[in-house]
Amino acid sequence: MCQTDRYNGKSSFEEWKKEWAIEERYNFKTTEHKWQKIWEKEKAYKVEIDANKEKFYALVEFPYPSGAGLHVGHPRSYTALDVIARKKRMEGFNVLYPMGFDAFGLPAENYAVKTGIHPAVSTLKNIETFTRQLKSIGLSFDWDRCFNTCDPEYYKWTQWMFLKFFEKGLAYKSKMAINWCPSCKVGLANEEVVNGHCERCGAEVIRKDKEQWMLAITKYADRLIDDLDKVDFIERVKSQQINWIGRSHGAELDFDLTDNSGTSLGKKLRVYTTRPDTAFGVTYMVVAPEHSSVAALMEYFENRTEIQAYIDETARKSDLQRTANDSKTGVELKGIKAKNPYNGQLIPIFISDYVLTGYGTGAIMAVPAHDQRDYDFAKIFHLPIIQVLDGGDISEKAFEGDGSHINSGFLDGMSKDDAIKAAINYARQHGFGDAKTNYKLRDWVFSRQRYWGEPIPLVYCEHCGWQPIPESELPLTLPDISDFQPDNDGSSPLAKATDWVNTTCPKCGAHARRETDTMPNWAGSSWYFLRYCDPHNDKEFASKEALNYWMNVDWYNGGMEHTTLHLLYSRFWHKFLYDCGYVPTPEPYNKRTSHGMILAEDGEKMSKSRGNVINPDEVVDTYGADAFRMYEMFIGPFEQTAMRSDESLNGVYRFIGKVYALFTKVVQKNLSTKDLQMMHACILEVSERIDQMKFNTAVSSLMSYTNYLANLSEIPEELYETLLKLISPFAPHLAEEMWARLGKTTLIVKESWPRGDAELAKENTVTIAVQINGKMRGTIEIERDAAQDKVIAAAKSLDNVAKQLSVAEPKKVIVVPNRIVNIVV
RNA sequence: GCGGAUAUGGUGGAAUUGGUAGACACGCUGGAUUUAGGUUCCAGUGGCUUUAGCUGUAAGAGUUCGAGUCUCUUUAUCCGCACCA
Repeated sequence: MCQTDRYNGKSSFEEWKKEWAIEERYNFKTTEHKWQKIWEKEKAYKVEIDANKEKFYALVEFPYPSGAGLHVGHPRSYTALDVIARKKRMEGFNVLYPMGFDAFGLPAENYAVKTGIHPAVSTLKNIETFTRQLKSIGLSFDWDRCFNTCDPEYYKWTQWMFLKFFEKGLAYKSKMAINWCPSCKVGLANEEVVNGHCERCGAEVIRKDKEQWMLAITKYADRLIDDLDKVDFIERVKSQQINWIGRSHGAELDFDLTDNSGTSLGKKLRVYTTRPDTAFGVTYMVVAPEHSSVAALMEYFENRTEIQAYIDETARKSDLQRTANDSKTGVELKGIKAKNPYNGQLIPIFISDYVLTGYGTGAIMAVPAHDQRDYDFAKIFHLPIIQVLDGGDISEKAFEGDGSHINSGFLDGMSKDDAIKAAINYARQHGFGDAKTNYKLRDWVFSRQRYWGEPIPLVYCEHCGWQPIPESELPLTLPDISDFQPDNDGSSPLAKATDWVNTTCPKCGAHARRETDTMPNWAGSSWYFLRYCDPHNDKEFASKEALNYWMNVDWYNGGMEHTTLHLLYSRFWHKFLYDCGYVPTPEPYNKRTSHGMILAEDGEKMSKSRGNVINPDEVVDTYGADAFRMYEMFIGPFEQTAMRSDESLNGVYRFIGKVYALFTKVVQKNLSTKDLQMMHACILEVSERIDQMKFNTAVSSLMSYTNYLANLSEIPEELYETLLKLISPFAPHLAEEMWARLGKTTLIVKESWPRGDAELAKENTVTIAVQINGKMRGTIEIERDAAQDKVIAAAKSLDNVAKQLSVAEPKKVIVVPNRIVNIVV
């Protein structure tokens, strides 16, 4: 290491000493800047595969480099895993802690539409800002592994993987009603629609029929649920994913269609139900207005005009209007009936928009006695309500609880589970149905009508259909265009680049057109953690060796908002690669945690429109990176929402100044028993609390320990060294500086983590609380692990206790060693 | 409605997992240093009350020698999903 860097430009330690002898306060600005430069020069955080060392892969979600710069939310997550990464590094692990940029996306494109500045230009500029900001916080990323997803060297592999999906038939084009944002002029995945509004711009989402590329994530639905057992994800992430996938077990049953007299039309209506056991309570059926059999059966209906009017009305409604509807509407399909296959009863059929076309079969059997929605509908249309489960009172509302079956023929007397089995068996034996599992999860809409995304590497040939471009032609780079405005008709801006669009078919050589839709911004982030393992590889997305060594991600932290988006998508993507044999493990992340949001001081969400956004640069500038880092960790429990406050920022700022000031009292001196005890207790506490992500209490341990040191007239060097090591994950600049001032020539970030000794951490004397009937009456000081009768004797000799015992006989004495004596009288 | 969480001083939050509630910090009060403000340092700080005591962890009940912690009931707040049959 170049010594003049360490010594603030001075040639020797002695020279430098003169400089800091006159400083009273900690100059965080020059100090932090100095060490950031030294770390960078020394490549202090660079990692390579090392078969002799155990690896640890810590990952945080890489940011989208928006024009606004780093948000205060980012550092909370990044610092947390930085603390963990730094500690693991000091514990001897080979730590991979990488950072990159998720650089494709709508904001850059919208900005381009507004200003004419090419997304590639603004994105690179933003990446520069982000990089500078991230470095200013002193995060220990291995910057040599940094990449961004809009780099052709990267998206070459995103395209390559898409071709694999295509090859295996998991990428398919389908014309379907998709979520369309009229403001962004782009199709959205279900996961991107929030309460009927576009997740990004807030405009109301409408339905639009479009040809879209889809990825068959539903094929992985079961494994995406079941494999959650193999990983250590926090509960709310697991349950949210399970909820989103929405697996339900039930049955599909066919109901014969008849005319009014009961003569079969030779057609069937299939329903999905989770409760086939309630079939004897079915009093009518409902099909979604868009259901294909409604149009197909039109000739049989007596009230066609009325039916058509309802269908048209439904089509005009957005999803939001449809679900906002409190009271149920619908129209009976007059002229036909359905025959209940369980009891032969003829029942009416309705269309109603409370039945969704996209779930199950788009048709239901209604059991108004035991389903509130059916009950509401039945009341409005004066339909019979037949109770088939014993219990409850159905005069006011549906009974949705459990009860044994009544009015149910062969199911009478059975419990729920038995009756479901029996009902399905009956359907199977009589050939009108079978068990069926359904999911709320839909396939992933993978096309976007945008410019700033990965081009989909397929061409359409009149003769050969959709053809993949040869792998040798990857990456298929984005053409340079100047008009980024999407069309109202829903075609991508890329359609205007006619030179690029027109090409030849790789199979037959005839004229062909390229796909002009691009991939969604979730594409690049679906596998980026694999690329970090081997980011400069131009032969493969990552070598087998690198993947075998580094994967899995040991600890992944990120926002809850990505639970049903990025996290689900990337697990799916990874499983697909696993099935193809490209990655060694079926799940990418061993452990997933999630940080709480940071709210503004008024408890509101921080947002540009509210004008309460805080720029991390300002905080770093006023308080320094270390104070900012420690503040982010001290603000509250990591997984909970926290409120920003300048006061507590002041608190940690003072703390850092205190640690700095202690330096003048450091001397060469042996440790007292008390010193040893305090030191080891602190080591144990901080170590344990970092591992458990209890960063706020880890910091308070450091503060308590520092207070102990502050009360000593002379501080033995070992105590101070230990403090520096323990504080280094939180405040690496300060730790590095003081380490150097102790005359050390190594980097503290490469030092080893102190080992705590639980025996030494124990105090020699303990304070034991003395209670009478569970009420505190005083405390006694006694040596640790003292004999029971000695403790009891000491307790009884307390004035307060003796007074009470003079009037009452002790019935029982409970002694908890080193903790409490409770005398029951 | 379903799923997940949370509830402790003026504030953010601790509590070795059933054993001295309020660690650590912020704020506040008083004092010292300072020309003053800020900084820094010392003391105090849950409530009520006369030293001694009583009371206190959203509300109510229960288990226990002992409950912030366990069980049941209720309430409030936050987050996610939501006509998913």
